Amino acid sequence: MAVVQKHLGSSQQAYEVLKRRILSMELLPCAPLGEQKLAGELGISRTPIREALMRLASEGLVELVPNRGGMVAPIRLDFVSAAQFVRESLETAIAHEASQKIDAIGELSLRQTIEEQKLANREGAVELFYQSDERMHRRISEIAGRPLVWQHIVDAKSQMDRARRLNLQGAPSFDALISQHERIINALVAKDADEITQAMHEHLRQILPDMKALQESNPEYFAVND
Amino acid sequence: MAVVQKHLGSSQQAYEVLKRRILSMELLPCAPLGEQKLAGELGISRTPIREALMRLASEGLVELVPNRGGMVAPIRLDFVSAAQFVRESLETAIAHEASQKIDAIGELSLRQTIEEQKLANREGAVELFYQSDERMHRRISEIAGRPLVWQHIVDAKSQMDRARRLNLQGAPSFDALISQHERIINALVAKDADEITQAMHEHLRQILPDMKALQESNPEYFAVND
DNA sequence: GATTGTATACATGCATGCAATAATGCACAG
DNA sequence: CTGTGCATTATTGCATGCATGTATACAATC
Repeated sequence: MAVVQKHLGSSQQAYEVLKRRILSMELLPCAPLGEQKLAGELGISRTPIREALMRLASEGLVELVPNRGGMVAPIRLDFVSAAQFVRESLETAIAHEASQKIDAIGELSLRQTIEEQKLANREGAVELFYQSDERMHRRISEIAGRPLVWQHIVDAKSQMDRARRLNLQGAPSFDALISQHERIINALVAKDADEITQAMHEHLRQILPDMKALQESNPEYFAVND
Repeated sequence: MAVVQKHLGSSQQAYEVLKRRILSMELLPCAPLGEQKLAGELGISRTPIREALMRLASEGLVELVPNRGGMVAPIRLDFVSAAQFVRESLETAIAHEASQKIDAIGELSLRQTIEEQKLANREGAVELFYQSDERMHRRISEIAGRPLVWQHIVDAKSQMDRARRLNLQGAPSFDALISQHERIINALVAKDADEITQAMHEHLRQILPDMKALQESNPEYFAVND
């Protein structure tokens, strides 16, 4: 949930730093997270670290074993699959609402993100592409008048994001993604309900087939299947 | 005083107790939540209370003001609306999958929940009805093979649940809800995609119209609209 | 009488101490 | 050489102390 606060406490700061490092794969899955060590690195005491770790554990990004401490949660295929289902369901429903409300200004802002992505693609700027991609999807939620629903998507998405980042690093050509984005925007503008569903489906479901290959190339990041 | 189980941490206990009390409206919206007061009531120290409050705050059930402490989050109409959207989108998508996979055993278990609800209705057992309702929806997720997605629904739903509980207390006749449930189950068994969508729509969207009346009869539980 | 400045009281936010628990290393027996 | 039992060690989980920041009450002033 969107929390606005003026002065950032150490606890909040630790939470944000750790979450960013986990999602960016700077802290790799299964990396140990000792309270003492983290407290030393961040220059604060164990208490705010503990609070941050517990929040991250409730989001599924950290696994805590009682009396044994924590580690960055390994990627679980079944969690990723559930997150994908949530994302596709919500974003498809949002897209249908957005198509009913989109105006010229909304369309322009979406077309602009496409230009950003083409630029990032030409220059091989993975991080910029990633951010613009995110911005486009969020913008659609805003156009639909569902900004709060976007937060739910972000929460669900966090499991997928790490796998996605691995994937993007490997294949630095975003042509396919860009044309999928264009298809989505065109469908929105055309208010073509079936085409919206198909376009979102094609775009968001692409992650799943890559997952198996990803697990084989980086098995150390994945949990054993239960 | 809470009975502390040996193998469960105090922090987890505090979280569960507070969450249950908030969702059941035993702790009313806008009730103050002082750390030491709660620590005294639960017979533990402030640290695990703090951890519980922060987790609940990240779920939107508690509002924390820096240096001022916390209170039970007031019900926000825009949050409820977002939660309703999430729930309807996900449960409808789940229902479509469930209709492809349901077998005689699954149907039987759903019909059984209907019987539970009719019984609870006859006896005016609000709590039992509530639990059986929950069980039926969760069962559909299991039939669809999406038990993990149900967790996302539960998370989103928590905002709605308090309002819903207020509502159920006021109108202790569940005839309409039961017939809606029957319509959903029949649509699942018939594998009628349009009817599934319509039935879920009718059932899950019923909450929204009641919200306005609820806010007028209990304004003290709601946040002022931003 | 209303308003503002100040002092007090109180709650939070973080650091640290202490007990309990699980992992680790080592000795010793088989 | 290997497996088991014990002592050691390191880490978590919780309690508590101290500092910071806010609200409140009261008094002084306009």
